[in-house]
Amino acid sequence: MARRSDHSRDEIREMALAAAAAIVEKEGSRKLTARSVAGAIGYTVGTLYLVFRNLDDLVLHLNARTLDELHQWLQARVESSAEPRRQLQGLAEAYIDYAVCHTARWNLLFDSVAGDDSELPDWYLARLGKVFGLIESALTPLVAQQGQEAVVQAARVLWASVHGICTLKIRHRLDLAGGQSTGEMAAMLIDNFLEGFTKTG
Amino acid sequence: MARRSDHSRDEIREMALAAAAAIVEKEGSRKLTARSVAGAIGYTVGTLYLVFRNLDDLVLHLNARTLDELHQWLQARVESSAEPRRQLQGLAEAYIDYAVCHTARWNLLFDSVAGDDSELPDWYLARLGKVFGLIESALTPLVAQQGQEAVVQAARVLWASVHGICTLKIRHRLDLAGGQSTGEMAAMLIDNFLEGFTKTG
DNA sequence: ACCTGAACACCGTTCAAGT
DNA sequence: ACCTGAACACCGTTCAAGT
Repeated sequence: MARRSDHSRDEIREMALAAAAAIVEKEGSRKLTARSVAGAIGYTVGTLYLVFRNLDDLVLHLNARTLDELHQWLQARVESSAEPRRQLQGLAEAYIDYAVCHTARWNLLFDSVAGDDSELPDWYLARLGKVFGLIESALTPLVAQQGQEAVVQAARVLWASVHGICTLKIRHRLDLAGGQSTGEMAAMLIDNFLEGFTKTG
Repeated sequence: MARRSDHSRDEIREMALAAAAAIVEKEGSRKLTARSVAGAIGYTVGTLYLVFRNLDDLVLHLNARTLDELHQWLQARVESSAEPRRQLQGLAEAYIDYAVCHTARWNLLFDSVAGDDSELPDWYLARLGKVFGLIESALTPLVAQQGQEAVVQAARVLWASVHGICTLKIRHRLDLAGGQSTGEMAAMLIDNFLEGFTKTG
C-alpha cells in the first residue's frame, strides 16, 4: 500500500468535492461523512485530512462551489434586457428555484456549522459578494440617483429578505393556514420595498 | 439497578429539556447528544428513548420551548402603547436581540435537521403562529382597511424578511464591505415596505 | 513522499436482562 | 414496570508504520 501517486493533491481535492456534492444531492447532508467521501473516491479517510483541514473545511469548499453554481444559475436565468423590476423578480424566482431544485446543497450553504462566531475567509466572502453583485446591478438603474451606498444597502436588505422568505418556506416554517406561494411573497416584498425606496429616498 | 421511579415520565421529559437547553446555551448545539443530556439528568441513554422518539424529537420539543420563550421575550419588549410603526421596529429589534443573546438556541430553531421534506407537527406550527400573531397585531392598524388577508400576508412577508436579515447577519453571510447594522437594515426594510404597502394596496 | 489502516474517543439507537 | 448497560453500527480525527 501507500505511495500510489495516482492523483495529484489538486486532483484528489477535485474528486472529493465532486463526490461530496453528489452525496449531498442524492443522499442528503447527513450522509456526508469523511468515510463516505473517501470511499467514493477510492481513498481512505486519512487521505482526506491530507487535503482538507477537517470536514468543516471540506464543507466550506463545497459551499463555495455551490455559490459559484448559484451565481451561474442566476446569471443564466435573468434577462438583462428586461426592465429592472422584472429583473429583480426574475432573480428572486431563480433564487427560490435553485433552493427548490437543490434543497440539500442550498441548506448546507446556510446551516450553522463551522465556528458560529468565527468569520468566513475572504475567498468565501468574495463569492457571496458576486451573488450580491447581481442584485446590485439590477437595482442600480432604479436607485442610482440616491448614490452607490444606497444601492448597496438596498441590495442587501432586499436580498436578505428574499432569502428569509425562501429559507422559511423550504424549512416549513411558513406552513401556517392560508399561505401565499414563495413567488407571491417575494413579489409582494420587492414591489412594496421598491415603491417605498424609490419614492422616499 | 432499574425501577427507580424517582421521577415520573413527565418529570424526566422536563428535566431532559431543561438540561438540553442549558447544554446548547453553554456549550453549543454540537455538544447536545443523547449521552450528554442523559448524564446531566442522572439517567442513562436508554431512558431518553423511553420519553422521546429520538434525538430529533427531543430537539423539536426544545425548539418549541424556545419559541415560547421567544414569544414571551417579544411580548415583554414591545410597548403596546407605541404607534404601530414603532411597535414593528421594536419587535424587529427584540427579535434580533434574542438571536444575538441566545445564538445557539436560535440557530437550532432554524437548522435543517429533522426530515427536510416532512411537515412539522401541528402543536409546533401553533407556536410559530403565536409569534406571527404578534406581528399581525402590530400591523393591523396600518393595513386593516385592506382586509384581514392582507394583514396576514404582509405580516408573513415582513417577518420572513426580518428573519432573513437576522439569520444572514448572525451566520456571517453579510460580512462584506460597508455593511449597515442589522437594526438599520430592519428599519430600512420595514419603513420602505410599509411605505409601499400602505400607499398602493 | 504518499497513503494506509488501525486506534481513540466519541456518536444514535436498540433491547435483553436485571430489580 | 422501569431502567440499565452493553452492544451494534457508525462518527471525526490522528498518526505510526508501510512502500
